[in-house]
Amino acid sequence: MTVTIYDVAREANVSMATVSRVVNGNPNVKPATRKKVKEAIDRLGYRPNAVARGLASKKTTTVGVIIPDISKGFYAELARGIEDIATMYEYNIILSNSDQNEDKEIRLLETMLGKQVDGIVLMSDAITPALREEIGRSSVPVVLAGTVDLEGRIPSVNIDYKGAAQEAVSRLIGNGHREVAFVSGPFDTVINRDFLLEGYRDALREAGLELDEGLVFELEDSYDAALEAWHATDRRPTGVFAGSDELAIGVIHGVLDAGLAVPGDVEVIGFENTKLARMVRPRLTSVVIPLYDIGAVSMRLLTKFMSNEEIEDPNVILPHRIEVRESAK
Amino acid sequence: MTVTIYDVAREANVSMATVSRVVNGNPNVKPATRKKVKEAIDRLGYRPNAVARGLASKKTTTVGVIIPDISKGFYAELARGIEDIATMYEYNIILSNSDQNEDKEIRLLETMLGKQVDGIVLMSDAITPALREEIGRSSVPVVLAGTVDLEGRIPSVNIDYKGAAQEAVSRLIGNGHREVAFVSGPFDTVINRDFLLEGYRDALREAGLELDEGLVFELEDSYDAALEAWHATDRRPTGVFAGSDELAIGVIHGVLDAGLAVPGDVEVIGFENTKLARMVRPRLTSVVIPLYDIGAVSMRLLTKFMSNEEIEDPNVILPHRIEVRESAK
DNA sequence: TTGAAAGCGCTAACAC
DNA sequence: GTGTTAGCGCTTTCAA
Repeated sequence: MTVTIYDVAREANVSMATVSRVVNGNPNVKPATRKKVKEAIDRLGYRPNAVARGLASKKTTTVGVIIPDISKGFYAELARGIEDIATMYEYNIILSNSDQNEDKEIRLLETMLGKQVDGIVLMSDAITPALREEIGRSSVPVVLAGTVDLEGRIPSVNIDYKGAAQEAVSRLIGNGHREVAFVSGPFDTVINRDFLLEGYRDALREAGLELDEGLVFELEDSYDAALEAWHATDRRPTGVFAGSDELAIGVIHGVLDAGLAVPGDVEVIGFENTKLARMVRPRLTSVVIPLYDIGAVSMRLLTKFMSNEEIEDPNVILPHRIEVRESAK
Repeated sequence: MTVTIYDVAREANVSMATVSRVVNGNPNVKPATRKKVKEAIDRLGYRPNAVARGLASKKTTTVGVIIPDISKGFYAELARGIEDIATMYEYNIILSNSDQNEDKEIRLLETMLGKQVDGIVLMSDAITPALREEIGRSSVPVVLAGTVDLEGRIPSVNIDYKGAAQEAVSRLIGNGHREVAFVSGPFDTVINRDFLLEGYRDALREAGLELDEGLVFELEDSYDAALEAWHATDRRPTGVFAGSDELAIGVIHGVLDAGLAVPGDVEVIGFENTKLARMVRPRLTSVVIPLYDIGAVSMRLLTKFMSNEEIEDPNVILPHRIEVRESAK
């Protein structure tokens, strides 16, 4: 039924070791025999069995990718970066959604290790102690992509979220706004609570402004949540820094619904710079997070670990910037 | 170093066959020995090696997923449906991007088959003869998700794209429009050329309207392309059916830029009903494609093939509908 | 209910 | 340059 290396060996009158050599591009084969073997391979339609190879060599050339939700644009973009570099280094990817569920994350790690992946890229909102411990037990390297481990012991690729938030808020303050709101996704996400919120705080402090709790909105990270929150509150900040583009757009539409103008009455800055940002009117000013690059660099970092290359710095910080469009100058 | 089934056998004073039985839930094991083995497994921290298992059993419990571009919302949503059902049936997924490149698609099929996947879900814009042949040679089942094979020989899950387009266009005509444009993505995509365009044609014919080539716009499938096309043309249709939400929103903004109103002067219907549709003003009326369900059902179909269950119909058509919002009544 | 033994298809010494 | 020979860690008859 299936053609094995042994069939090829017989067909070409060589040993299976020789066939293995030509399949793996080992130079220690006489050109003539190489040709003979290649012909036999073509004639028989032989295709190496990667599972057998994996068992014998203890390498599967596949890496695990654990992602909160591939249907979210944020993660899909990261995943694309990861996959491209994986392909470049001839790895395949086993992709699973964790839904931010710690149990599921741990279970996925387990099954991926069981499948003998050569490494793992993990995306998560928060590295809990249990998860950290599980990662520590892993027999293969693990790299975090767009994910912060507060203890900083796991290799990772990120941007300076806090600095980015601070810049955005400072920009708003610099434009003359004294009442600047922070519209955030859930604070059980490390990036929201420990970085964006802190960046917001720092910017206020730097400007000598008091933190006004009433201007901090912790919402579900969705357009509707922001829209409704704006309708529900009677606070009227003139500057808004949102923790995501979706939130920002919700705010903009809330403002417009209230008969106010953006950026005339309220300036809004988003976070992520999805393609959405260009597809709303007024166009959204937003902090650019290089998601594709974060994915790509994290995969590259993982390949270095997997082939024992030297690592300069296991915690990479990529640059960010603010793309200024119409919703805020 | 790594704990094997053999280590567990010794630890529990049984044979490896017995360990294998308890690991695989085989009922032919005395409860007492089962307990003994389980304890040994815990004590040693044994984790079955899926690669060895795959080699011995010829089943890997992983399926391949070939997708044009995971960073596109359309496909990311499909992928989520696929993955959820795969997880439900305890399969893992090897995910790769093909960029709609025939060579890459064929190469990916090859490497996935080499990795001994138990089945494959394929998404593509067009099943070319070479691709069809490669699929035919596959030793494992292949299911198309959101992808049409014009020869209809490959199992697939879709909606009635043509019927959906026809309904959308008829709706516009029914609203009194005599000049209805079709703003489409590239016609090298089967769905665009053979279904949406045909549905558009049928709707016109049904209404006794002449097809006006000048009202058919074949564009890159992007917001910018639609926006620019609208700026560039001097045609002023009062109804527009777009082949995607992005194109539809581009059209809407083009219309607004021209000082006209939506839906007052121009009515627009999109296709796909992404979350974008609710996040623009006016909100977009759009044909609902149940992407998640298409993914889920295609994976379910694949599991049936993989376990030799009976298949009622290998070509599934899921229902669609039009979600009416503000851009068209 | 349990064990012994033969592979699954390949890689990787090691010898020649 | 090429062949021989052990495994890799597991499943799966077949016997007992």
